[in-house]
Amino acid sequence: MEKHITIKDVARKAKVGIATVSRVLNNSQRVDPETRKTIQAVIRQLGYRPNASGRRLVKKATEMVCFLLSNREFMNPFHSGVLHGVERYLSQAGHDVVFTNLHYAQDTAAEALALPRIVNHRGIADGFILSGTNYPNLVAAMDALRVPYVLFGNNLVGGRGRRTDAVYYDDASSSRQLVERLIAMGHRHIWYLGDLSMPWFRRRAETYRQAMKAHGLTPSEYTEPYDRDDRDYGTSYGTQAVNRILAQGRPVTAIVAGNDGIAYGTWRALRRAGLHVPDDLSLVGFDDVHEARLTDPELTTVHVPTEELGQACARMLLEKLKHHGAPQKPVVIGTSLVERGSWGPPKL
Amino acid sequence: MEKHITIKDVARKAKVGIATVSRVLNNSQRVDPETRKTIQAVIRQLGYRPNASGRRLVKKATEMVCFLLSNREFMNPFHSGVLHGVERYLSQAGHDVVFTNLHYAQDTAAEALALPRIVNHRGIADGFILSGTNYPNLVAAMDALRVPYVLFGNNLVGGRGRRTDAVYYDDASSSRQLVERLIAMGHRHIWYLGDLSMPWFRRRAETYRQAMKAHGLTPSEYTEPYDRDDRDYGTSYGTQAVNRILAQGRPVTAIVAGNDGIAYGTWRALRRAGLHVPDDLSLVGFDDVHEARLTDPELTTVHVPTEELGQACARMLLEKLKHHGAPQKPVVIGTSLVERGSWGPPKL
DNA sequence: CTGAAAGCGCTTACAG
DNA sequence: CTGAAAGCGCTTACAG
Repeated sequence: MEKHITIKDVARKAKVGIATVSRVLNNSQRVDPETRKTIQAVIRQLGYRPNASGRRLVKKATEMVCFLLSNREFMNPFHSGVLHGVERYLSQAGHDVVFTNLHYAQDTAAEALALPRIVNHRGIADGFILSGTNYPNLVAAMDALRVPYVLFGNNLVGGRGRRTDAVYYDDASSSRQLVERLIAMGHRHIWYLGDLSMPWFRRRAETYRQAMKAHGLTPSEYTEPYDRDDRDYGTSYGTQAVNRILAQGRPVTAIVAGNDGIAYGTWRALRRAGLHVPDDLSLVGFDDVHEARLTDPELTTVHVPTEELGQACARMLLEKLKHHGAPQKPVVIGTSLVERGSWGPPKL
Repeated sequence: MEKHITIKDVARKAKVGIATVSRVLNNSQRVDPETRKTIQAVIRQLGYRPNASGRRLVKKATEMVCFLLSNREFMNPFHSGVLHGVERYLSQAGHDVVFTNLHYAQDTAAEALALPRIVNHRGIADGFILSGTNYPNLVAAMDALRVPYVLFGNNLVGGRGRRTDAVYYDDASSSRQLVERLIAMGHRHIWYLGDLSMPWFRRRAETYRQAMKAHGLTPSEYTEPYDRDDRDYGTSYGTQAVNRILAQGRPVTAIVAGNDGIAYGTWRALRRAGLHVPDDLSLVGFDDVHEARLTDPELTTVHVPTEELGQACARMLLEKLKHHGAPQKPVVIGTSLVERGSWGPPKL
């Protein structure tokens, strides 16, 4: 590749000063229409790409935001929805979004974290949206570097209560509704399936327990650790859980799966065992992603408005950036129960 | 947020020149161990983040590569695998990967394309890997700007033959094998399901036709246009196709689905119709993604080594970058037939 | 081993 | 409307 073309080359060829070229590049101030046209032609002809570094050194903002997905092997449908919402909101606001994967151990000291250039260096992205599964050490590292960020609060491990600069969805009320509806239908043997080490599963389990106890019922839980490398979003976990429960011959008329992937695996294992949903067993999931529509009948689940979550994160980040990093009040997004065909009264 | 901390602040506080700070930042040359320690302490204490723009203005490389996914609503499992391979290879080579979504119309003139800053500006990413569904106008625009890129060739619409700077997977031989194995099993009424406007579906359809004709059989195809906004990766397309075929009462003993999503939808529709795979009908997919393992029995399909594809793209791009943008010879990655339970001899 | 200085490619008052 | 010049925050010969 030849020498790179700079603003000087454009200026020389257009017989103007570099300041004028810069002005047409930025549509700033008035430039003689004729001159503008000439310059634009030269830019096109030369295939000139302005060097972002030069510009960013002067203007402090890059108008680029980074969506930082942590500790996820693959983009899953849930975070994919959040990212989509972020992109929608930000592009409409004139910002570009860039997505980066990050893997780190929760027990690495904050100072020892190997962070990518985009967070370690100023001037690449203006701010960050932390998604995926996050731990306090990353948050501490970001704080120490004073990197502006907003996080998706439900996935922060070890956080208690609601913190600033975070967007949450309310999983408690819908989870509770799910269980209470099952109880109201007459179910007594309701199982919960989901690993307790992940905060979202833990909260759902707690809500389940409370609802059960409130009605004088005994909780039954399958909470073996979830395989962190599990690329199938819980499917095999659900299958394994059901097989275990059925093998033990424990009574069960309804299953509350920690997420839709687990529910899918559950449904498949039941079907193989010759059990029909919802005639023999009721089954509900959580998240309302792709998998919820793959079962037959489709899954009753809790719809989490991922796009809205993304939009809220983006809005909050822009607000934070506008106010020089001032802490933003937490935002909570509601969820809703989506009633489909996978539940019904228990078999007598 | 206060004034930003620069290298000067660090130098002042550490009582050294900025050149020395720069040296410890870059581990370059020898620096007195004591001085180094002091400077590192100050850097940490101040929470100093070097400004990437300053550095990039001097050093031409950013060591950041952009994975540009075009015209896809959501990250699908296929491209997610490719991205994963790209990340693996590049991180091991000391580069960071950043992912960007791009949506554009195929009929927009190359010059009129609204490109994100990351491609329009020099100095953000060193090079690009084009994935998703791509059209000639984007390629032309990248060429005009002399942006270094490598593309995932199978998804380039309208490209004929193999071009330089592209990585391909060989779908023809495995597709043919699939059909020929079905024929060898005794199948005569084999259907192909898949939209012809997408190049990968088209190539699979052609291979299918050739194989059928080579054995004196008449091809039967369902090729209604695929809904481009289809977020379910073909599931509903497959369901609809099968329902249509069954409603018409056309003879069918085996179905070759354009991808695993379509195969999943096909399987579901068959199951609902009371037909069992593979006893009543054989079913095969393509891609070997998540969906291939969700059916019961699991799908016989063609494994496309997405990770390898990603790695090959990354390797090629680095090579291209090293040689100042010199065109790289195309690379073709093999695919393999994955025999699982979804096929067998036709019912008599 | 270390510092002063030039220079990377831009933008933006400032002066005209 | 336009250009010369300063300056953004770095890195890297160069000289010591």
